[in-house]
Amino acid sequence: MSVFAEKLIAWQQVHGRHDLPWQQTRDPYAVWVSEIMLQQTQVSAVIGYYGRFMARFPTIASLAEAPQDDVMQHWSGLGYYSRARNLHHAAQTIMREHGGIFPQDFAQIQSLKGIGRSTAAAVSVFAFQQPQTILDGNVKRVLARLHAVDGWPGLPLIEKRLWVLAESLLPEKNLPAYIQGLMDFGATLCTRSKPRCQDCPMQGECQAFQQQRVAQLPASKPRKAIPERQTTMLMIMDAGEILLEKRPDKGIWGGLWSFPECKPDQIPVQQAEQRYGMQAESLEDLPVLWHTFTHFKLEITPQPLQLIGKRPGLPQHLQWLPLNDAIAAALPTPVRTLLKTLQQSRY
DNA sequence: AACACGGGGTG
DNA sequence: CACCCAGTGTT
Repeated sequence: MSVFAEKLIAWQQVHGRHDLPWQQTRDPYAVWVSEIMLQQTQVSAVIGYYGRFMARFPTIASLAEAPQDDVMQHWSGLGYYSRARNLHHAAQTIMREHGGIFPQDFAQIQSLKGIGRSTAAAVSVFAFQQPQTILDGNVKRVLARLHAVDGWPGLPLIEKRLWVLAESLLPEKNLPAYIQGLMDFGATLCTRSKPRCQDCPMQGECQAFQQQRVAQLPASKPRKAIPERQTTMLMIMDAGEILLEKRPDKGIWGGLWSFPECKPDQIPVQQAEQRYGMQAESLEDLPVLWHTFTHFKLEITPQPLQLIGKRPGLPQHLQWLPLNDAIAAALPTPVRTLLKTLQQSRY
C-alpha cells in the first residue's frame, strides 16, 4: 500500500468526518442521493435536505413514482436543479431496466443519468466496496500537489494522468475510509487557497511541498489571450495648451477627460479640420503606448498636431488645458503618461 | 468580474 | 477526442 494511502487512512480516522447521515448506511440508493446532493454543494448545506428527501422518498421505487413537482419541491433551495431531474429520471430507469435494484456493475452505474465516472466510483466504493477511485476537483488538487503534476487539470492529457495516478494509489484494505479521506483531506486541509501544510502529514510525500510549489499547483486554467484594440489619440496643441475631450459617461473612462480619438481610417489632420474646424499640421511622432485593461489591451498611437491659425469656438465637451495644469492628475493613466512624454519632448 | 466545478451535450 | 454549457459559490 502506498505511504500516501496509509497516512491518509490514519488521517481520516482522526480528522475526517464519520458521523454524517449518509455514512451510516451501505444502501446504494442513500449513498447515491447523498453523492448527487454533494456535487458542487457543501456538506453543511446538504445535511437538512438529505434528511427530508430520504424521509419523503425512502426507496428508489418511491422516488420513481413520485410526481416531478414533488421531487423538485424537496430540492428547492439546493440549486442545480438538473441534478434533481436526472435523479428522478435515473430512478425510473432503475425500476424499468434493473427491476428496481440499484446496479452493481460499474459501467451500468455510470450510464445512469447524472452519474459520471467520479460519482459512480463513490457509490461503488461506499455501497459495494468495489475498488474504484474518485477524481473530483478536490482530489485533482491533492494529487497534482502530491506528485507535482504540471498543467491545468482540465486538459484531457493532465486529467488522464491524474486518473492513472489516483488508481495507482488505491489501497486494497479500508477502501471506503481512504476515499472518504481523499474527499475530506482536500476539502479541509489541502484547500485551494491557504492550505494548512504545517498541519499536513503528507509533507514527506508531497512533491509540491518539497519543491515549494504548493501555491502554484494545480496550474490554473490558461486564460485566452485578451483581445487587442487600437486607437489614435489627437494631441492638438496651441499656445502652450492642449485640446481635451470629455468622454461619454458609458464605456471606458466614462466621464473622464481624454484626448480626442481619431476615427478608424481617418487621417488626423483631416479629422481636426472636419470635426473640430481646426487647421493643423502634424508634429513629430511620439512612441506607441500599450495599456492593459481587465478584458482587452489597447494600443494607443499618439498623434501630436500643431494648430495653425485661430481657435474655433468649441462645444462644452471640448476644452483647452494648459500643459502644466493640475487637472492632469485626474486624467486616465495612459493620457497622463502621454502628457508627460509630451512635456519631456521638445514641445 | 473572473474562476472553479461534475456532468451533459455536440461536432 | 475537443470543446462548450449551465448554474452557483468563491476569490
